[in-house]
Amino acid sequence: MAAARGQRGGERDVPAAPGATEVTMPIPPVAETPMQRARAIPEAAVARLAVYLRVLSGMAEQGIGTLSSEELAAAAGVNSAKLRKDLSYIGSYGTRGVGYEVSVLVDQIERILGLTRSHSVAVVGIGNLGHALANYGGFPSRGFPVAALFDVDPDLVGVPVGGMPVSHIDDIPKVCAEREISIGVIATPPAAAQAVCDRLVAGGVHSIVNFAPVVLQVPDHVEVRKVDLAVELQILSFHVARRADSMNVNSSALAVNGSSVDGLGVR
Amino acid sequence: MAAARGQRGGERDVPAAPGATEVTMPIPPVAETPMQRARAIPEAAVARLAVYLRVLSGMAEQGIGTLSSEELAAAAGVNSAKLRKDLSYIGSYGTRGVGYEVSVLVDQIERILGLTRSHSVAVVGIGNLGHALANYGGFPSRGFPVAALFDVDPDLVGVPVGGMPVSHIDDIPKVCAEREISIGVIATPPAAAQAVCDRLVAGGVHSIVNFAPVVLQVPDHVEVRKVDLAVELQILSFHVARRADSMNVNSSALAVNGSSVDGLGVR
DNA sequence: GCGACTTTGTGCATTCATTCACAAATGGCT
DNA sequence: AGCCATTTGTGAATGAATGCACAAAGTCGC
Repeated sequence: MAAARGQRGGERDVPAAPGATEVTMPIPPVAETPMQRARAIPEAAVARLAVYLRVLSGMAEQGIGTLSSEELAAAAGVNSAKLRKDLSYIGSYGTRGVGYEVSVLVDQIERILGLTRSHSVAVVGIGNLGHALANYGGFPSRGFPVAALFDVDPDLVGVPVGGMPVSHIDDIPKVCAEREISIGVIATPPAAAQAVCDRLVAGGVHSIVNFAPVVLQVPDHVEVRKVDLAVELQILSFHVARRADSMNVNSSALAVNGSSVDGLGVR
Repeated sequence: MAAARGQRGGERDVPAAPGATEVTMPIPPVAETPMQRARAIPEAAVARLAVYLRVLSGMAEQGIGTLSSEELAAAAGVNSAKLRKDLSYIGSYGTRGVGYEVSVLVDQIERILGLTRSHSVAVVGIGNLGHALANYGGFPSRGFPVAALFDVDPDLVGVPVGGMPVSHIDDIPKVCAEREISIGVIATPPAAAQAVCDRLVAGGVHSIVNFAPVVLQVPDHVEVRKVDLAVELQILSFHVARRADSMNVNSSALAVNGSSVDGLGVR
């Protein structure tokens, strides 16, 4: 999924550290885990909630006040049952026979995703991609202010990019701690990524988005999401190849059941 | 993330060829599909194979000739059982007691992913991100030559970027068809994405990577993979929030029960 | 050629995710 | 008030992905 997606798009593992809040109830009588942190929302659902949120924001701008699960699902490219289940994880905010109120859903999803408070972002590696990210107008929606930029190149240090001066990567730990960076974005060449990652972690960053094509090694309490163009292309390549193969096979009299080889909701 | 898969072939994962292993087929129901190669390989595994491939390439460059599933798994950030299962989908190329030969795995994974032939890529939207993509040295590994660039801006049309002149988006269908583009990369502002997507499809493109924060509507035979920074950030935000919440909640055993307005929990 | 040791490949149990399908609500109409 | 047409919310069924644990298959030393 990636993964997302998911990636799934991206694909993530490592649910989180074990210990901590896990109250392992050996013999749950009849009552379900009562005070336990209410149902964890499935990882896959969280990713989709972010998508619903964007679609809903667009709806709001168009002045749409209410919609049904069917409509929202179509706009988000998922089926309506899945959408309703996803929404049910965050509570029960619909009206039977009517649908959902856009503004209510927006508020609730924002609350669940923790978007009610802002998360400072640091971008490391101010090359082509880094530039693109630094200038990403107000950064994806608001709520994620770019509060630091880093690069190795001494000529870049001090130069403002998108209104923020670039610092040297050696200062990552110090600057991140000072500015309370909560998310680090790695946009460096692969060779530098792990070192940069280590410095971010040293600076107290617990969440990282990695654009560099390398597998980062991080301590358990740090969460990494990778965005990897090469992988995306190769996945597409795989499907192209498979499609071609199955056609050849088909032509050789092996009429496999089902007509089109393609699946459903490609979104 | 999740892209469509459709393949509904002969379920059972028959080892196929060698040693005619006991056919655990108690009931002789529907005819099996003796497909040559296309063994259904799980979507999630495909994504990881691409990662293994990259790690293996690195290994090869370092002169490593052989390694165990344990070693490769560690380098790829997955557990070894999963890695072995993933590899088993593409065949049986390891040697028990020894491990895998790097070059063999590289070849086999490339074959499965369809990397033995090249796939021409078109990048649409030559802004910051588009520039970054167009210059992405030889594009992710080889095998994905950038064969076309597009933008709306008349001032950009004709200008070479990364050695390739930019064409106008109105020419997408024509140019894509001519140059046999097989993968389209959308790096435009969200408002333009759907129109661009439609043109790509009109040009015969069946695979698309979408960097624009919109849900694309495409016909069934087109596969879209989305790369969405905003979603990634929001997923991280969710986990940060949840982490913080679970700490607070523990201290105050507040009823999660209630109607639906429980403060922190989720649900 | 034999036994000790290593590592693969996979059946099975488990967990996570998707989809179905229907009772429970709700608004509108008569 | 009562009925009808809608649409939600969710148990239960189905399907996909993960991880365990172990037999099978191989190497190495003697």
